Amino acid sequence: MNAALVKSVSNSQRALQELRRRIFNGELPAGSDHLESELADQLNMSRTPVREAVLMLESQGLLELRPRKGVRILPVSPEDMSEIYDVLTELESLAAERAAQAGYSPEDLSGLTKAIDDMDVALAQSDMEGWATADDQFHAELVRIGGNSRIMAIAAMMTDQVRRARNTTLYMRPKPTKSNDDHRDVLAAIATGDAEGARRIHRQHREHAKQIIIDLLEKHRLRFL
Amino acid sequence: MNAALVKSVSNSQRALQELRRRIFNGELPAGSDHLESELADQLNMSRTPVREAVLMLESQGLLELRPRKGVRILPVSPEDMSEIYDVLTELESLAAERAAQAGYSPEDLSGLTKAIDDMDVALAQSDMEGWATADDQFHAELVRIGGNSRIMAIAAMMTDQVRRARNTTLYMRPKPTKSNDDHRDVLAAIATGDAEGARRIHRQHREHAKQIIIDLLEKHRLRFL
DNA sequence: GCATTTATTTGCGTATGCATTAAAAAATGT
DNA sequence: ACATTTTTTAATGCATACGCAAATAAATGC
Repeated sequence: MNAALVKSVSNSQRALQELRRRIFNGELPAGSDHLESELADQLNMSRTPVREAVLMLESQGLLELRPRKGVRILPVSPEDMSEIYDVLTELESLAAERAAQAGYSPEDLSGLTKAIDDMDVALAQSDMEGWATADDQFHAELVRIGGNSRIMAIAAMMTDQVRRARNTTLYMRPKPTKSNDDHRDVLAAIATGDAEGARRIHRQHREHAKQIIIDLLEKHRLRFL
Repeated sequence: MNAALVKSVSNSQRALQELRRRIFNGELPAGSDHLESELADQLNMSRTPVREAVLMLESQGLLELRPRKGVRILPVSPEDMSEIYDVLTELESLAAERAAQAGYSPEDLSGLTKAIDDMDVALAQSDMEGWATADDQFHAELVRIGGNSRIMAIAAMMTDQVRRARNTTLYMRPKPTKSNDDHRDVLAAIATGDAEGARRIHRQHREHAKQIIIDLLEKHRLRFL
């Protein structure tokens, strides 16, 4: 079987992944409109799988279907950012508390440790994309060991929604050195089984991060991203 | 124009609504499998709109697509209930806090008042369905005045997922007289702007409700609903 | 009999075509 | 010129068709 011709995943899956990619990297900019047939042409497939992908993306809050106007890539306003960070604050704080209650061993927490180390390395090189990736990894891992699959899914969705906005503000802000101190404190609380502390510290961390990014948007008059 | 022939909503919308209805009322029981073509026949339409509806329902956690086995109506286990109530506890508590901070007038809070009254009336008549509807209404309204549209959407989704399980346990438990006392306390805290109190009281209310239903499932050996 | 291969069935993923109807463009009246 | 009606255009929602692959049944070998 010719590997180049292997069709391992369905077209609707490919459409989903590819459209997500194009939304995140700005090839499909916030606020832009696109006809289903146009997207289908670009992705070299028929409208059917594209339509399915687009419906999924709508339910994930990344775009909006406007019949006869095309699909609109949803911009993210400061108000949206505020909503999303509030949701993440609540749910991740619970995850931190539950992780602390779970009595994990240091090996169980190696995912968090690794993410923290990666952030240090990236920060030392001023590699902000790398830092952002490791930061995402920390939060995703925290939520994972929190043990609630629904919180995992919701947090992933919220993170997707702010991804573009987060990336564009990455180089606007001062180096987030404080951030990893917070992460280390959260990890310590989890490792020692301090559930109340893990919750409280992580909440403060998220509330602080929210304030920073909201201020940044305000300062730069960014009404949507 | 003949009213009987008016086709006001799309078939995929009808499919979505009708499938939801059948899932909630047990016509499509938890754990059952159904082919797309079978559902299409039942709903008198082609596979296309049914498939779209089914994809939406999958993303809402009500069913699961298992290629060549049909769509499976997802059962809800006690672990699922626990996850869902945890999410609702966190997000509704924030909504209560925000509602208290918003400085609403008594008229603004009439939706909550109405729901509480409706619950009293229903409870006096032992009308458990009516009580459940009003209880849903209270929680939906609380989240609405909390002012976070994403929390609204998530809470609605979570409520949908536990709807069947909640309904089947409705008549198993003692009359929830305590519940409305909690609601009144939450309302009072919101009305007086006691944000910390609103959050704390509502959290306790939800944690208590979770414990009751989990115990009930345990006691009746209900592994999934 | 039981395991393994081959044949058959059938559900799904996708392409395609078409009716509907909203939007845009053109025509008409004032 | 501007508003209003009529015509045209075209994007969508949906039905339909079909090939592929997975599941099942039948056939073959041991």
